[in-house]
Amino acid sequence: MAARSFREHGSDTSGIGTVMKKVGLTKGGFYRHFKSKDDLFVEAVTRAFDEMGERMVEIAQSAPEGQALRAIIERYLSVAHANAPGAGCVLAALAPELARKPVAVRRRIEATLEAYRERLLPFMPGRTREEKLAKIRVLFSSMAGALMTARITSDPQKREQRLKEARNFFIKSFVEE
Amino acid sequence: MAARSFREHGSDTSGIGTVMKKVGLTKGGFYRHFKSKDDLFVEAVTRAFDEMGERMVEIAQSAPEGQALRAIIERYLSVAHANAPGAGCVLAALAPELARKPVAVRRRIEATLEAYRERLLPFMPGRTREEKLAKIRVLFSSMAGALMTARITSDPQKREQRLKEARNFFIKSFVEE
DNA sequence: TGTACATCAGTGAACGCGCGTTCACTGATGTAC
DNA sequence: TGTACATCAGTGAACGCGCGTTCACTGATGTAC
Repeated sequence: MAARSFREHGSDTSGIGTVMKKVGLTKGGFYRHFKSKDDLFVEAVTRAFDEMGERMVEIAQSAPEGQALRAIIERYLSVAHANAPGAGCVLAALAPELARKPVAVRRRIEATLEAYRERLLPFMPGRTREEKLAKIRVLFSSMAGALMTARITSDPQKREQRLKEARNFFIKSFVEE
Repeated sequence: MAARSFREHGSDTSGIGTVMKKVGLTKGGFYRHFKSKDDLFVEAVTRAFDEMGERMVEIAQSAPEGQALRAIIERYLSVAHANAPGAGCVLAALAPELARKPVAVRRRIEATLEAYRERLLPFMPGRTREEKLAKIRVLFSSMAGALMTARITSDPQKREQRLKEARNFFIKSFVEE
């Protein structure tokens, strides 16, 4: 609930009052559940990464033999994902805001990010664990950039075009290596 | 001035009052110069892209023969750039916020982005103009994602490591093709 | 050269508003005897 | 089974604060004659 609101409007524009109202409560009750707004932020981000990880694993597992990574890339850079930031990747919706958070907050988010990458490990090519992890880091941070930029493009046809360019590039670079 | 503040703190957290104070004026005078905060935002973003474009062209031109693109990538994904968001790439500092702006605002920003890409055209490989443009789009949006993600990483050594991974990947993909 | 007037950048107070956080409280629930 | 008490999620009003925007105003500057 909060996770969706943060991704859609940014964390500074999603007030505690609004979030609590959506849940059906008044804002005074908020501090029974969270220590601060940043605390809620971290929990929301963590939950969103968990859900995203789950969805990605499902997509990979239901793809034809040897097509897992391709399926992940195609889904990540799909028009559907670009048009639904509130239900999509946290990195693509909030990365610069994450970078501006205090170190204590960032560290908790880093841990979440690492858990997320861990889940995707089995679907990456590479000989060693470290090699796979490095590829995940580059692939997912880069795809997030491509997705964000496509979201700026207002014309739907151009947006789809930009996503397609990106899909082609990442599939060529990571799948058909 | 405003451009720096937006990139450092986000546009929602940089108030007109603060920005005007830095310029040495009171906030009341703001509306002699801009129609609204979004108007300032667009102008600041435009200026920041112009400066960034200029710097990139300089780097490319002062690089050894045939090393222009490599020099651009290395500078973009440098530790210095990662540690100075206020003076760096707008895309890497504000992309999700740009995507959330109303269409009218976004369109003006898109025009600025296109002018920026135009300046970098001469340094891209590719046979046709359209081929070069497509490469710029993918390269710069992806690098922005990699840079943003590196900025989340709190440990300086890890951050440098992430940037290095990204530099290697983009140089391999776009320079040594 | 001197005066009258128009322009307009900048001031500072005010507007209504929503923010994150605190706190004394209510009232339903569960536990102890 | 019935009573007394503790717990604690949730309420609603209040706190100080900064926001974007408006507006009547000041006062320096430039232009016209």
